[in-house]
Amino acid sequence: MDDQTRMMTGLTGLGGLQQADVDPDSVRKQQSLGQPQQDIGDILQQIMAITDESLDEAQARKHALNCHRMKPALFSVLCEIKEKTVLSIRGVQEEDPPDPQIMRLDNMLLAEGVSGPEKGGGSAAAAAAAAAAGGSPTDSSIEHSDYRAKLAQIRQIYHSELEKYEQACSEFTNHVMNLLREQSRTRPISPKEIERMVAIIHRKFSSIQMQLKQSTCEAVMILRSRFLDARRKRRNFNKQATEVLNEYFYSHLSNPYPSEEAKEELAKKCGITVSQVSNWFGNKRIRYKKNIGKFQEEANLYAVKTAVDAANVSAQASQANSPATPNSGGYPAPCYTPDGRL
DNA sequence: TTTGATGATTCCTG
DNA sequence: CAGGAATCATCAAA
Repeated sequence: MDDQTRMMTGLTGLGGLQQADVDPDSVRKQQSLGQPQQDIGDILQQIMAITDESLDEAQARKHALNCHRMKPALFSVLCEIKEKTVLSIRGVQEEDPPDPQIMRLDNMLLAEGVSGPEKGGGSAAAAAAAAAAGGSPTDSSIEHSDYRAKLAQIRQIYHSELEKYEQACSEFTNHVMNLLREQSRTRPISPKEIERMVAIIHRKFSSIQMQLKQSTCEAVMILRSRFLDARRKRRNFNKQATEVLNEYFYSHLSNPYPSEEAKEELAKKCGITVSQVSNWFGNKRIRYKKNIGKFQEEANLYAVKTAVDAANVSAQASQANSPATPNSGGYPAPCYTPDGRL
């Protein structure tokens, strides 16, 4: 991992025992605390000399230093100095508020049902999408399951990736903490410093997580737009619905403009939306007007059908009035002979 | 694969 | 904003 190496170098830089950490002030401070200057000077000399030695020698000296009676006191002073200089500068912008971007992504993933409880928002979103797409209940249920399957796929990828990231994050954090603990035996590292380092690592990983969330959101958006684009998945209305619409159209040929109430009624009867009814009538009017001859047969069929229906109704009600096709003006009515020809 | 049918969308007009 | 007209995209039969 590239970040890992970068972080590791940052680590040694941050906590490393450098010249700046061992400035003369700290030495003077030690003096003022009443400890022998010679002792401190010796220790510092030894520490600085370690870098010039071979590994074995360094290990031996490290051990010797670890056992030195002055070590705890010196470490605590050095920690204090570090705390007051290097870390206080770095720590200014460390109290980060929750990132609004990541919150937005989280909310979206939750709303789309990618994150959060297993079968919650996802099906709701799919249902909404299916409703918007229209079509018969059977069709929408097919699309519904299709949508859900795809969403579940995205969800699975998202969670497995997230898990991988979290695992990597905790592994790396552990690794760094162990390293720091190990190093804290030879150089002054306060618990606060370790805490900060962990926070830095977590921030790094959360920025990676944000990328994951972002691309997941994009995938969901693409899926939704595909799903909602009705033109891609046009389904013909079922036979019964077309019949109901045609019946209305031809029996109102003089004025084939259903009112809002009539549209709602038709929509309910056909199991489609009001806007689909509007579309259908828009298409039907224009296509009928463009080529009346082509629709002649259909017109005759429905004219006869409605006439028969009306006759039945009136016969049952014993009322011999109200003609079935009130054609007057508006769209040209078909003229037909009893055998169905013009 | 081709082609007509058809539902949806877009743009324009009154 | 509803409706007309043109067009698109898909379905389904040949």
